[in-house]
Amino acid sequence: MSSSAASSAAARRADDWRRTHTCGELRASHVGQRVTLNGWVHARRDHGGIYFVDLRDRHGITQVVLGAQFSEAVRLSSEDVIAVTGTVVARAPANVNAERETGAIELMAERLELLSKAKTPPIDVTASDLPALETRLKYRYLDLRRPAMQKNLVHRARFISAMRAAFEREGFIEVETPVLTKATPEGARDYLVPSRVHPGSFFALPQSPQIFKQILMVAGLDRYFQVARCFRDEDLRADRQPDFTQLDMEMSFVEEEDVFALWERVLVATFRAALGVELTTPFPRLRHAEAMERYGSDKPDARFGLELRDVAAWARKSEFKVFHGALERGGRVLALNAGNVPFSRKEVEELGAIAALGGAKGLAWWKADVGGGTGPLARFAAGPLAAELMSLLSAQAGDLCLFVADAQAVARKSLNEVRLHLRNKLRLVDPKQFAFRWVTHFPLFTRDEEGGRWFSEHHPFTAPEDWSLGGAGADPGALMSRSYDLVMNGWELGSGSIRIHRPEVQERVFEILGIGPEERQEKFGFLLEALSYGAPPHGGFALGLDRSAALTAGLDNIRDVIAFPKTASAADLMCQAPAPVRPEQLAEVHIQLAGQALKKSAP
RNA sequence: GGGGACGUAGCUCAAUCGGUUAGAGUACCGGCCUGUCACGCCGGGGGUUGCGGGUUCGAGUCCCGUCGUCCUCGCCA
Repeated sequence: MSSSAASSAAARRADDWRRTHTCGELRASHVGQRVTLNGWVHARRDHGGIYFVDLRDRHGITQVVLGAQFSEAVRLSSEDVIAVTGTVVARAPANVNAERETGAIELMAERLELLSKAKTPPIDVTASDLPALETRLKYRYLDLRRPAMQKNLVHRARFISAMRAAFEREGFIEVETPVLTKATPEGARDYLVPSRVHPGSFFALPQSPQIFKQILMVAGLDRYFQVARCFRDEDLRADRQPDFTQLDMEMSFVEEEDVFALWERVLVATFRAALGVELTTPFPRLRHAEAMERYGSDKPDARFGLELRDVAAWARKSEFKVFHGALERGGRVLALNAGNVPFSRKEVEELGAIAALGGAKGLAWWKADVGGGTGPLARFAAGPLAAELMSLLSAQAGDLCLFVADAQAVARKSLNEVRLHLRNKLRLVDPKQFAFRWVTHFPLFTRDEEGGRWFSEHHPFTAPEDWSLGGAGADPGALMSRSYDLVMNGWELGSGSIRIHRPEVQERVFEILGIGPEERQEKFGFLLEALSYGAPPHGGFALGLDRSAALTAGLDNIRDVIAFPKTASAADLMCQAPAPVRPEQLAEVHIQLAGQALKKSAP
């Protein structure tokens, strides 16, 4: 914008307040030019007789110098919006600000116009320390003025833009799918929207465009993608918002390796364009069972070792009753070697509290040594047992080894917590390293805790490894799925699967899930019918863009890459959503409040 | 729904064991200052200690309830 505006500068009226340049672009090469800048008053320095203003816009900060003739300048306050016309001048060498890109020059003001007055802001845009998140969310427009937040949003935009370009190069067609759609029976809670035209009926907001994208494959679109907003009415976390964004895609006539290779090309291109980072492909693949066994997690941080080891065989030989008890109850004895860490007794005991997060009742520790070592486990590691345990855990003398004996799920989860805690405490990882892993071979179904009905581990449209589903009477729990996750540095970045394209297989899966013929017809009749008109084998994937943008920006909370995020109770503090509505509005959509809702609604 | 942490000036925080008129920095307002860039100096205003109740001679501080924020477990196909 600046070049064309500047070139027409000769034609400008003298009182034209509109900018000729941004606040980030003036350099020594502009010295002598008459320019106009628009922006916010970032900081002021009044020296009586001479007055400095740091003028800020998204592009940068330029120092404006106002002479004694600008008596009105002293009434400027932070965050006022002004227009300044003047001449770009070189600073004396002693006055150059090397910290700032525009620091070699300054704008000698000749004309000053106040475009908009600002009240004293509740957020100091210039400060390095942050106000409470509550304040930041309420005055989000001020929070977003902070250069750090603008950097985050620009980063997100570049990341998505690069990814979109990559998909277009790969021949993918961007298709929008409805936001007002139909409730799904499984998975997360749906956000519902009442229908005015159809009394008593409701739309649901999509948890993902899953069914639509499969139908686009049936329709022959071949390669679809979309930057898709998804909605799930579940409780929030630092990495979870109720409305979030995915790069959603689907492709026809493919198997797993085609999807992996495509995404590896897309991610290589995206990281190169948006971050200047060269990723190494192919990303290592990890079976779900192996991930759980080595890391105790299905989304491992593979940037460091400290892997879990099974020490059951050793435990049986030892005299430690706690270990024996766990094994007798069908549990596991798992361990990890933290290495030679200089932990105090107190620090070691703190690890027990970390392990408890995963449900472990205790965390046994042992400072390894062939002579028997030290710690609570030392007296059970006498003689040859010490050397044997050291060998099992690849331990050197002095290494701290940690043990959990419990049910498999508890032992894994607890040691995973310990492992991640050690990562942070010992700074074991490089935040700039991106360790991608494809996690494959998930079970197709899992059972609820009571051992009652089966649930899809991924979703009910996921293809089984064996199209026959093991035949009649087979154990659903033994079936393998063709779903996959992409994990990076301990975060699940996305997931996908090869889908079921045969209606009879889809029917059988619904049957196992306990979705009867009537419900099947009502909820998915259209999908089953679509599959019956010639469906190509297809599969796809969806990448969480909020998480991806946050991780690549080095942030651990996705709110910092979302312009208008919600609080932990799913509220928008700026616009005060959700909010009660007028009774007439409710009547229009055939809704009557009851119970608690009635008490809390507007008067 | 459960657990933990927090809520004091516009903002960030302090306030000993329950005890004088709740302080500081910053921001804001007024004054001074011609080379600052976290400018500096002088002065000033600013408080329902989230809200409600209780204990006490006395509550920012202790107790109960409630609202809000964050993290987390459950939950999130």
